[in-house]
Amino acid sequence: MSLFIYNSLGRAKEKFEPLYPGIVSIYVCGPTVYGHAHLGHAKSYVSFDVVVRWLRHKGYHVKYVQNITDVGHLTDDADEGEDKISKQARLEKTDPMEISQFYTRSFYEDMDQLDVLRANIAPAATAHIPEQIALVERLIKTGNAYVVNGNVYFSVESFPEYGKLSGRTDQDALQSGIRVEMRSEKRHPSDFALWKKAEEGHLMKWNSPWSVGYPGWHLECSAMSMKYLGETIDIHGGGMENKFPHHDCEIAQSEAATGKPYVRFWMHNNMVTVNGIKMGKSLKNSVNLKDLFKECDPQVIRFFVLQSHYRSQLDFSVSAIKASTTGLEKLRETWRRLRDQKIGSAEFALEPFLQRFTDAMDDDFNTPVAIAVLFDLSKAINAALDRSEGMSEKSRQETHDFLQAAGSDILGILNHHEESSGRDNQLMSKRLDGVIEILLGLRAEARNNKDFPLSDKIRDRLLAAGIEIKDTKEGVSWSVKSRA
RNA sequence: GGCGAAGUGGCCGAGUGGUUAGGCAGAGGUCUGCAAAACCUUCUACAGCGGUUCGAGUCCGCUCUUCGCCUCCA
Repeated sequence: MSLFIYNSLGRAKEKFEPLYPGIVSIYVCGPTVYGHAHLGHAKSYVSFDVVVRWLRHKGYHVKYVQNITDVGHLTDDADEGEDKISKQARLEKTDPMEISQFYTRSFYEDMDQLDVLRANIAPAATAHIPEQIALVERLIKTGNAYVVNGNVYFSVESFPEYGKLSGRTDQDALQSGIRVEMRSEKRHPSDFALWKKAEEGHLMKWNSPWSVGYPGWHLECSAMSMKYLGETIDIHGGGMENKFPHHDCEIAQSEAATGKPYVRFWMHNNMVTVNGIKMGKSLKNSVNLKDLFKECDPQVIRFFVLQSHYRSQLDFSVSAIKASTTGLEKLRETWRRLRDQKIGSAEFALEPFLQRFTDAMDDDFNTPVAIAVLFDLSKAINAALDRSEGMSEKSRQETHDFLQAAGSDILGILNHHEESSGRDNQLMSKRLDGVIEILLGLRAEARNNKDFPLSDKIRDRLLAAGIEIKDTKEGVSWSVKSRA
């Protein structure tokens, strides 16, 4: 079966074929680095991480670009207001460069926790000012942009398809009666800034043919996408709230400049809500990832995100996270059990699960269904292992490999954090093994003597220390409990 | 007002015409010294009203409600 992707541009699922066979170019709008990442970032970047992982799994060579916005994103999209980075610098009494560096590092720390793989290229807007200026020059030349008082604006009337992504195509109708339009130097109220002249005291500014100033927010994505991926790319991803105006502006300025389609597949992920209300900075209900990670395992957050579809809203609550924690632990248990199990004789029919998993992922990255398949598989594996015939070595290996591929490599929800590598860790874990063996030996003695209060005490205290003991038919097993 | 999405069982969350989604929680059972884990069985659904159809959470219309964008936001 082939991969189908929901294309926001046609509002339908379309069969995906890359422009150049075997190679996929994908650009995802990155964060504006003026604050710590929140759960919304987690949903977005985990979702696209899985998109990239699945494409790679299918054998494509994926070139993944995700920008860092460190200039030009104003606190108001009507081309007024303050630069977000500058504002934060003012609030923190430091300079913009330190702000963007600090929060970029913070962003990657959190993404690493979530096992979000780094993009191949992570270009910063401030490092691509010449490219952005060149694009503006090109747009002036094609007659799509004009200069007023050192500012450069894109003329939406010069690009009749403006608004085709969001469905806002009648600019005059949109403008009439919304707000009292202040006298503006723009030719049309919907025109957007490509280059802004820096005001007195503005720190982030560069020389340009028009003024000492800075680029408009929408410009960076077009310039960097074209630079690293070409004038037409396969996939452009981002949050739904950026459809308009951000992505419509990108389309306008890119296609006006090149005369070619800018993006073949637009993918938009939905929002995170808290108690049914959108999470937003202004609402002061955003869930900071660093705070969240203190309370729960980042991998649970990843699992929680993937349990809903990327185009659905995801409602955050403590009880939902708790349910995910327990659910994920179930999969981990099977995963561990499969690894430690003694070899039996029965064959296991893996194929149907593999097929269902593939179908789910090929159907617009339906991770909730893919995860449901893993739960069904988990149940089947446990049932098989409970039987006296057990599972043959070949079957055990096959199922193990599949869980490794599906759960670990693709979804990234069954990882190997428990068996952290590194010499020190290995040494420590060897010592831990030894210590626990001693305790288990003492407990076994107690149980032989029917001294159950003592054996239960050992078990309870180990559990309190994060080590869980289970008495199985195969003997006593133990595992390191993840954080709740 | 314009553009768009959605209303599924106690909670989360899939499902675009006909067979059990799945997870969590609940109930009963098997196993166990007891637990834990696992397995088996099981109870709660498709906002409302019409329509199309042999048959509709699933298509159409209307009503109600919620959410997103149009202002910062992944």
